[in-house]
Amino acid sequence: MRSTTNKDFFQRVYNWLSQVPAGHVVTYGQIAAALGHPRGARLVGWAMRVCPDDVPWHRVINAQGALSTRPLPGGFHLQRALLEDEGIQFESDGRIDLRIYRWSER
DNA sequence: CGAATGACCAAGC
DNA sequence: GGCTTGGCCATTC
Repeated sequence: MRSTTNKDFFQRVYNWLSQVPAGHVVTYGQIAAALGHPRGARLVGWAMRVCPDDVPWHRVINAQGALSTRPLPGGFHLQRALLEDEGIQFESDGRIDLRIYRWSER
């Protein structure tokens, strides 16, 4: 437990993310703010980078309603396929309508 | 411990 | 409307 770092934040991100139902998406800032880190959007990015298999990372997008999966080869196409499979529709620009799919924290 | 990095965000031009 | 800069906070070297 927190030998040298408190990964508790990461666990909290995964836990909060697991509450997001399919067909909905959340932004990094949304998660960070919900966990008490209104300016820790980047930290959420770290949490996704370590993304365990138990985490629906494909439901996490940026505030622009677009996907961000850069480090993953072809991850962009993968995430889009997963989201479409959940019933999410993409705009012509390849972005998602946050007005509709953005999940409200609790 | 200091510096660099990072799946970001908001503001400025 | 799109590109650039600064800031935030934790992790890693």
